[in-house]
Amino acid sequence: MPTAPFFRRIDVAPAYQKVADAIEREIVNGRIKPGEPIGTEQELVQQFGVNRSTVREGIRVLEEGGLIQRDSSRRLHACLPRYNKLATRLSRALVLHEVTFRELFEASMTLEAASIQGAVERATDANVAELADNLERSEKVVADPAALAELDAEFHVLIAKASQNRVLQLAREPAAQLFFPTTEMIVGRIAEGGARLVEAHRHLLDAIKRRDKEAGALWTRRHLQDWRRGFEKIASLDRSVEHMYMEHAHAARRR
Amino acid sequence: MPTAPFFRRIDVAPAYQKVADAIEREIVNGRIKPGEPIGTEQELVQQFGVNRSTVREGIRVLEEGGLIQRDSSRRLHACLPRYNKLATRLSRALVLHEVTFRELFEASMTLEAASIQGAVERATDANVAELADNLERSEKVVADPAALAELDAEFHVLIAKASQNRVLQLAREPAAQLFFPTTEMIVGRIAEGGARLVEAHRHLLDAIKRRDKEAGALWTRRHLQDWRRGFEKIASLDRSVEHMYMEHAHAARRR
DNA sequence: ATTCTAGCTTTGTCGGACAAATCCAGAATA
DNA sequence: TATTCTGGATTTGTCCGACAAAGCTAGAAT
Repeated sequence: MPTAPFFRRIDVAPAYQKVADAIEREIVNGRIKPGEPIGTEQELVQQFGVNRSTVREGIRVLEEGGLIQRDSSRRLHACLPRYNKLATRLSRALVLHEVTFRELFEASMTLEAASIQGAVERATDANVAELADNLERSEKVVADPAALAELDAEFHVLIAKASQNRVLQLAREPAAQLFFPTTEMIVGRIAEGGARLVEAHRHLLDAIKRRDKEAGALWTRRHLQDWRRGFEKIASLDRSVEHMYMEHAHAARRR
Repeated sequence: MPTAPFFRRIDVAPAYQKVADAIEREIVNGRIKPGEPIGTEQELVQQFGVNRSTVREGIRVLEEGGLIQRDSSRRLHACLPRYNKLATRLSRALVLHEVTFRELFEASMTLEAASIQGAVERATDANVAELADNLERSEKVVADPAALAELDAEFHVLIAKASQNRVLQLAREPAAQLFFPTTEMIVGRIAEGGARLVEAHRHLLDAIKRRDKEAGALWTRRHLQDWRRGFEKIASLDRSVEHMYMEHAHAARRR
């Protein structure tokens, strides 16, 4: 017969985890504001009463989580996690789960449509200017798939930004990171691919300027359908996202 | 006059980062499959030729990134990053960026609608069964806001799962993690809140069974509008997501 | 006032150490 | 023979101390 349960489970989290949690709590609760210094490793050693190796393991956890960063002089600061850094983690997860382009396409269709919708409603003059600038640069490289693909990705990031909805901005990022690298391949394979892409962007910007939801939705659909048609010339939508995209994400993270 | 650039930039990433990158590459490239052991710290020390402290810092990075895990016996294994663990990171980021409930609501509206859409098109019998089970349990706790809120969150996760779209599943999670904790408060404050919630779920499940897109879209809107009305009785939609939600996410992560 | 320099600090890495938990294989037992 | 026990070997989590390289700082030199 088991004894009555006098004791509750005791916390046996390793020390480095407790260090990480403690610092995380201070940051998330706002007691340490983004940008503020965390202190040197030596100080943390003294405050927590653990060894420096232990502190350092805790620091790595927070660093990877994007909550703290080292500045130019390697000192620790709290910081706002950057979306695209986090999104890279997610993209990696999607790759490992071997999601298909069909899933990617469907999700992106929804997310991009919502972004445009938001942009049409709430884009500021500054947003429009950024988009216009991007469009102008795109027009100059219509014939250069690599450059155009990069600008295309940027264009859609700017649209998400113009939606003024950071949740949407974050939600679309992982899919976009996997989605847009294909653009380069596709633009080259479809007749007038570059021109069609730029034209779609032009209409999207125009829709935003005129706050015309209909046009925004229409050209989003067309733009993505173009992608889809192009993609299907290369491969089946049911192909899973390939490992090569990780190379891409990898390279991007280093920058 | 500067000399001709004979040399390219040399890589000065710290050793622990190189260790992490090296292991990550093997996993992402598929040379180490999820579930397979990574080896002991000692083995890694020998393979990389660095100190154990260095290896351990690298391990922390990968652990936090969700790429490796320790099993019950604390041995290291590669693993598929779990969505809700990653999503917790994102939720935390959203909190720190002080996103508003309006952003959360708008994004969720889009994402939940897309999930239902997908579920209506592609839900399997197993999905339907899970949803039916959830509904049944929900009906038993209509009067218990806390229990109902939890089941509501689960219901929507199940719907996303039924959409068979993992990108969508992942994209909706961060917003959902912040969105659904409010349900508990709201259900209590709106007349017949619990009953309305369960009714909406019933109609959603029904729409999925009948593969009726219209009904699915309609009841998603109603369901979320109910949330919105309830929320606005408590606070403005322009309130930023509060720090208290982190407590929630925090507690959940421990489980 | 500006530049230089020599120390002080901090980080990244290393080697070694030890207790606690876990694993494993051979011994003892039913 | 199958199961349980047990003691040693591994492995992890933590600690201590050390050192080179890079960054910072304050006083010296110009």
